[in-house]
Amino acid sequence: MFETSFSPTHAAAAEEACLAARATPMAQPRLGLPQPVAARIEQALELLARTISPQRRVVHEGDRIYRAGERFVNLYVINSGLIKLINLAADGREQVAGVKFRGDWLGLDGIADGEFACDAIAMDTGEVWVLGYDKLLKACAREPSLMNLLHKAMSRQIASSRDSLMSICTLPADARVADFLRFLAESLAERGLRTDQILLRMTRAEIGNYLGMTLESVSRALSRLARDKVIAFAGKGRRDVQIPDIGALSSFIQRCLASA
Amino acid sequence: MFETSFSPTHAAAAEEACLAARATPMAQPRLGLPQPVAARIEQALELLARTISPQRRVVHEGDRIYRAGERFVNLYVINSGLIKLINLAADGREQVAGVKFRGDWLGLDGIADGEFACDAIAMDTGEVWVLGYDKLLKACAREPSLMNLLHKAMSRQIASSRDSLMSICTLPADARVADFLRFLAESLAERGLRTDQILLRMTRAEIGNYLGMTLESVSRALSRLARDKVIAFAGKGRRDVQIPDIGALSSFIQRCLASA
DNA sequence: CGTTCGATTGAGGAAGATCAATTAATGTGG
DNA sequence: CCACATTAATTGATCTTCCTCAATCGAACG
Repeated sequence: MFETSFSPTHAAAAEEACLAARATPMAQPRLGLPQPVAARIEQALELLARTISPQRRVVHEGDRIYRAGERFVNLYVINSGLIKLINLAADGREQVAGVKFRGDWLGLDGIADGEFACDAIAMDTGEVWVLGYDKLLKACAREPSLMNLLHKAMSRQIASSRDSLMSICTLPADARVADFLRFLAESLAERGLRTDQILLRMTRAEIGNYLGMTLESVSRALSRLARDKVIAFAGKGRRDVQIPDIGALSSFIQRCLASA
Repeated sequence: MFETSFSPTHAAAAEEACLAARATPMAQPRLGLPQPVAARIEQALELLARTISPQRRVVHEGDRIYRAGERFVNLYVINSGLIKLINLAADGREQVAGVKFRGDWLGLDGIADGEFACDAIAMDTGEVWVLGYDKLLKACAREPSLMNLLHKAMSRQIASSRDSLMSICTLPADARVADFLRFLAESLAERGLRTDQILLRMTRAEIGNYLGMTLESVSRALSRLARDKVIAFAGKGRRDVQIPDIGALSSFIQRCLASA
């Protein structure tokens, strides 16, 4: 139970773990839910741009948007790219605590204590919008819909981290990996990106760390998923994953639960 | 960089798993941190009482403050008693997702989608304050410190659920149980309650569900903790736990990590 | 072209789950 | 208040899952 695994909070992990081909903007609704979520994200970004014209910051793979312990001044909203959160314990343990996508907020954990609780690291080239917290609050006072946006973002993070916890606590290893892929694919679909082929931007070790298992267990789970034709590997490396049918991932998870 | 470790979230688990003897109000600082946290909680409740004189609702063991799927209208703040949160998955899996204490907010997960994502159940007789969300927002507009309170409450939940995830993902079973007790004792200490003897208000099955292990594993972990004199059982049942030294729990956890 | 890093796969072992039996505590009805 | 039923907890014996260790392979990089 302790490995270099990475366990996904589906909502959060999906959003960040994988980076779909950034090309392929907004085709058709592919899942069933993409439309409303996509619209929500677009409206949110549009509102932010209009009401507080935030500073834009381009980030590259490996850049730290902020670090644990750093003084909290700004919140961040992802416009593009994938960001992972790394949580540090006092005794040195560290864990990937989430993956974030376009439209997600970063740094909300810093409000309480005035300093950030984890590192936020770009997995990709992308752009984050920098929102001074004070300035944001002033804007919220003028524009209630902005306040509503902020509250919903926080609320969503609270709810989705509970879902992650439940996946990790109640699913066997294979199902956790499948659920992680499902989360990833769903997050991408919600943002109008293609989900039939996605590029994992995390190593097996990171995925395992996130999911509470070893890298070997992640590898074996992926091999089994491929053997069962639930996923397929594209390209040469084993980082391009094809997911012909997201529903098949859910079936796989249920099969794992049933056989236990 | 990432290892296969998984660590439990101390903060969240402690808040709910155990119930200290409610008698023994506010003696002395016992840990080192209680004072500031206790003061923060008192000030928060005082501010709420003064600015929006919330409706007060007495709850008894087993009462549901709200249920998953119910329409979100109110937020709740615990004045006394212990509340557990139960998360439900679509396929029927359920999990204890948290334990909440005096000063904690409930229902924040409902803001995003307009309905609650889990059940909140009293483990104890207690009192919750009911805050109409709309009314609260209006009061926040008049009183910025109230808004600050709300934001910090949400932020704290985000940060502490990450810590919980880490505990569960990076600690072996025995250490998870120890960490849970530590969380519990610390939460009680922060609220000025005695921590040398606490009454668990959850069954072994509930604790195990919360920590991602079986009830037998919880039982064995507690037995080992007692054999190592880190805890002791008082009274007849095995639900009264004495914790002479909270530091010994941390040492125990480190010992578990070292031996692996 | 060799080095390095990530991934895969196998073999063996350990942590924890499962199954099962026993004991203790709580509650019920007589 | 006592038999009885019920639920919770403990403990042991086994079995499964997953971790650990190790070897191999492929890709990427200098």
